[in-house]
Amino acid sequence: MGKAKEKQEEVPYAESHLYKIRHSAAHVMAQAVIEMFPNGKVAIGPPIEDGFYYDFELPRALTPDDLDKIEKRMRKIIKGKYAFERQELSADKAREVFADQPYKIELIEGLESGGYDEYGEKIEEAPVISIYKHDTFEDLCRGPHVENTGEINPSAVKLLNVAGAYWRGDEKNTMLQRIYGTAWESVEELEAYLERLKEAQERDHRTLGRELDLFSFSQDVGPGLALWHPNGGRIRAQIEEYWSQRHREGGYERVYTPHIGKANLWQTSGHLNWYKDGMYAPLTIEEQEYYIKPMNCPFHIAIFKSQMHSYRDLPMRFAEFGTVYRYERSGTLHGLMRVRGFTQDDAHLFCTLEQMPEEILGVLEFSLSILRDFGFQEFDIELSVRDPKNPGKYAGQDSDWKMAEAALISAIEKLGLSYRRVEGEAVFYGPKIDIKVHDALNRTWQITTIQFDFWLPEAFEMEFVGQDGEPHQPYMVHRALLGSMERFFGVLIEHYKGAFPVWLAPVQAELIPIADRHFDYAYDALAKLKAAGLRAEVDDSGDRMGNKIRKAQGQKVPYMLVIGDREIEEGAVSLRLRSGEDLGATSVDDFIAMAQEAVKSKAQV
RNA sequence: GCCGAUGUAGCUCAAUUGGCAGAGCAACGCUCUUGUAAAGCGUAGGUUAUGGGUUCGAGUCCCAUCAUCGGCUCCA
Repeated sequence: MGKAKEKQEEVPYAESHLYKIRHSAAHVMAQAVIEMFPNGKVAIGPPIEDGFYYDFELPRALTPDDLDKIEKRMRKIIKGKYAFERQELSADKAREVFADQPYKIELIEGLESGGYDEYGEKIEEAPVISIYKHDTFEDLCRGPHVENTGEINPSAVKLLNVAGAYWRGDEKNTMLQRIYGTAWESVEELEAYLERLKEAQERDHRTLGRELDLFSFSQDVGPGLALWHPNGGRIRAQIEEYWSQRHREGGYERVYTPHIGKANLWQTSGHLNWYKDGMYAPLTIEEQEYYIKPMNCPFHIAIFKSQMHSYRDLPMRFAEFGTVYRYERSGTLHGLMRVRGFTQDDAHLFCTLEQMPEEILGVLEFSLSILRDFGFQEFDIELSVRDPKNPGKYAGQDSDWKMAEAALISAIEKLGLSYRRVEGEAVFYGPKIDIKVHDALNRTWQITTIQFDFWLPEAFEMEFVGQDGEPHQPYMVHRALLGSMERFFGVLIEHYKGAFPVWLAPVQAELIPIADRHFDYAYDALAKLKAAGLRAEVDDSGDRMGNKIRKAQGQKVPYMLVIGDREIEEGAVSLRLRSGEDLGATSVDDFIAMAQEAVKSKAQV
């Protein structure tokens, strides 16, 4: 993976040969589709990470059978070695060529007048309009392409699935049919990619969640509302315990707040103005309206405001596992990754302007340190700032924004990290840093968010008394470190493929007596393990040893302790790891020491 | 929410053109007392997601609803 990255840095993907192959494969696919549906309309078809797609408007829905046919036809076209011919032409001429292709006409208008590209993004100056033609298919396209279709490896192309996609990604527009495909230089690369997809599927937290009995959803309870089972609960309790300890050490105070609050609170906070779509309908209690909380901040602010504060009290750091409920559209729910009720490991920092840089540095360092303990080593850091073209849509003073951005950058740089600056991605109330982690398959997941807030301190008229005896407004930072417990758990499951490190494993050791006469010894050993703080159980089912091992392997238990006549005679247990390694006889005490060390060091196994 | 697909036992899946809902695993019971990834035999388990409709007859065809899956949009 590291190598691939280096290679990418040498030649940017958009200029690589593979990019051209995929772009060309998209054209070939479009030709095959249009041959099948001569009146079909084509939209756009770019290369993407690992493949390509093309969007169509067709008279009927495509079936998997259609994909097979299209794929077969593509191979024939490829073998025809048709040259890709580029031609530049005027907008008027282009309109003639694509007279019966409304989406292309719209693209041409964009290119000509406003200077918008096919993704609807503004481009500086109106570009030259070009078309690429191969065999019978011609497409409005800036290229580049391979010389001829023969450069595409027909055995390294595969169509994957059909999906709906809005024209230009806007839900007000027509829904088109998108065909996703993948293309590589060699069959081996294609197979490796398909293997990667399979690997991702095997790690799917929804499947593992059922197999390991971690969590479920119930039709009776409702969609997007997760039920944590005892095994998932054990892991979560472990995470929360560790988190609590780190936060105590890190100078956070633990707070607890209710799940609902009066309408007025949400009016003041601004949520009813700009977050109403994400909130559930109000409850009426004694003629007062209450809302279920979509965020915890107003409550933490209420705690802050419950008394006068001196500058000497600052910084103050309030942390809470705050359970929030947000309306998510039904089609967006996805296992634990996207739910309607979730618990944020939320915290709010209140401080003076002078304290701000140190607070930011502290919270960033703190976050990375905790994420590393969960086995994440690589991070993408994104700095989201204002859209310079649209300064009107943000709260706060210009100077605040500059100060905040400088504080964020300085913290990132002090830690020697690289980051990506994203304009226009800031929340309206302030800039933010997001941390994405890379998992075991090198996929990235948004986890941590650290957000400045210039709005709430003002909206709630927060104050502290400064050294000068005058009231001042504190600065405020929101931060969710693990993000949501649900999503974080989902990511952990996929990262570890369900094989949690010893400190998190729901069952750390499975005691496996070979025959009934070994049960009592096993129960004695179990008592010792439990007394030592380990999570263990005895498999006293009627199964044979082989099946007991198989079951424990399936549950991904890190240690299996086999007990038979020999072990009892030696006062030992026979230690098997879930890797399959047989470490042989070990005394119970030695095993306890070893397991405790693995827990303490959070050993990644 | 939108486009498309799917929904049969706890799980994985069968069931010919519309013609008696079935298997493996899991569960439970009995026998065996076992040496590093599946012992044998037996028992039980279902209003085929839900509600309507067509039909002599519906798991199968039609309509609606719900949920899930692949995407789009949105996001912790």
